[in-house]
Amino acid sequence: MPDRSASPPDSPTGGLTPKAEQTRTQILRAALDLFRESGYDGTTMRAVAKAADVSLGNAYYYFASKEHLVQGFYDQIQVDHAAAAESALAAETGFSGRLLAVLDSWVDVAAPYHEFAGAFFKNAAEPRSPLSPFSGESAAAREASIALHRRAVEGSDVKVAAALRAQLPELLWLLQMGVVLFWVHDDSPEQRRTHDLVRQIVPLVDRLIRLTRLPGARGLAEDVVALVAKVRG
Amino acid sequence: MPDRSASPPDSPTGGLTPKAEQTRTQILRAALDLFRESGYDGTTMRAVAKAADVSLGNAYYYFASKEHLVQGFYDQIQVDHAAAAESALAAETGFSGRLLAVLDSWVDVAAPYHEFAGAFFKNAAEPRSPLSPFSGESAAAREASIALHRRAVEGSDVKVAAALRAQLPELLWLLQMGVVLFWVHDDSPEQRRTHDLVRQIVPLVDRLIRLTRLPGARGLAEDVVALVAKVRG
DNA sequence: GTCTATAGTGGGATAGAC
DNA sequence: GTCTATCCCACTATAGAC
Repeated sequence: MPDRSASPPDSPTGGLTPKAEQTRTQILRAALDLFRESGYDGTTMRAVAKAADVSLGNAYYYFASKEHLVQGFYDQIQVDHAAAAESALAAETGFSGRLLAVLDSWVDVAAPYHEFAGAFFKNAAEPRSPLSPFSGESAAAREASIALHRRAVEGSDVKVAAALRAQLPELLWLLQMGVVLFWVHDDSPEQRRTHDLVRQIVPLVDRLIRLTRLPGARGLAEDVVALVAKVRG
Repeated sequence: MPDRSASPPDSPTGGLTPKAEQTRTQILRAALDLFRESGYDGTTMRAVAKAADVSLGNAYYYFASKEHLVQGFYDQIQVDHAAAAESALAAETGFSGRLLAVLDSWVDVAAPYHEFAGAFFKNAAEPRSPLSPFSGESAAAREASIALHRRAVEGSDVKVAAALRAQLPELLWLLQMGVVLFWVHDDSPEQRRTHDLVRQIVPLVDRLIRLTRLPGARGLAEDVVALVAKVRG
């Protein structure tokens, strides 16, 4: 199989010449600015290229599609979330408090992008989109987010069935995806309803987890773990 | 404000002349055929118009956009699902069996459309899209689907906390939306993994519901009901 | 009110020269 | 690595036939 003659770099930091790195950054920054000003659909690749002072073809050399530009937004928000959650976690030792800290800080961090997020969310929801949170391209951001939940669990006093403990961070990440789904649909001022949802669902999750240690719920945790294992392929 | 000179009909059955009805159906059937053959992206509006033996402009007269053609798919699949679930339900009296019947029959009915379903799924995921399962435009289909789950519950022997019983059909519909979400991401042959998921999750749900009557789980059902009530407002 | 024909526009994406 | 030129197709516009 012959080498592709034009192989656009797909990693934000990996092995690029300084010049290429700079061009890439130029394009990305122009794109994010335009996205915030005009939304996703309102921003054309031509406008991005123009604002970044490169040709249209060059923009496509660095970003295989318009959707790929959004990956930059993901990287950004993930870093911000990690930082915000970190300081919120420092003050909490209870499991409920720590989970609340992680979920709530995400909603806070994402707030400025709420409008823009709604516009491109459909692209992220598409199964084969690189923007899908389940895609290979999103693996790094996904792992980082799961790691955050792992920190929340491990730093806490939660009593959880042993079998479930290893899977818990991933399950909590899934919960967070549910919160995100709700969030993009949330039109209330300052996403108050999402905050309410988080505040109500956290104690419920806490209660559910404790339940897995009840005699009558014996096996429930194992079933959930088996389900996740199977489902992950 | 002047009247639009051409106002395309947007209801599948509402007030159309017989001729118009026939043309609309022609276009829709051609579209669904092509979608199945060539997928969503692989089907152009020109091809749809040609296959339906109408002009491109006429296709747009009946369907405001390519996405609007997809509503026809929803209507179709919902009717098919109701029929398939009905006969599957007739043979089952246990709650697990009945829930399995409803979920599994959906996966069967939807199977032929799996490939192209992924391509337009993003439209359903978009918050303000009329194609969203939560939208006002989808209310009829949503209610029909919830009613199906209500039949599954009420015809069964399930013992469930009183407070939860009224909400249960809606919660099961949410579960089905989760299955759909998994299904569109499922690339395994004949969506075997989705079938596996359904087969594993049904007894788990059954167990969870029974759990709500346990002394230690007292209040859990009420919390869930309160959560749903809050979230819907 | 239903439909055709035709001629656009806009923008995502690509090819191939340099 | 960067450009210019081009393709393709969703979608629009319009003028008019029946």
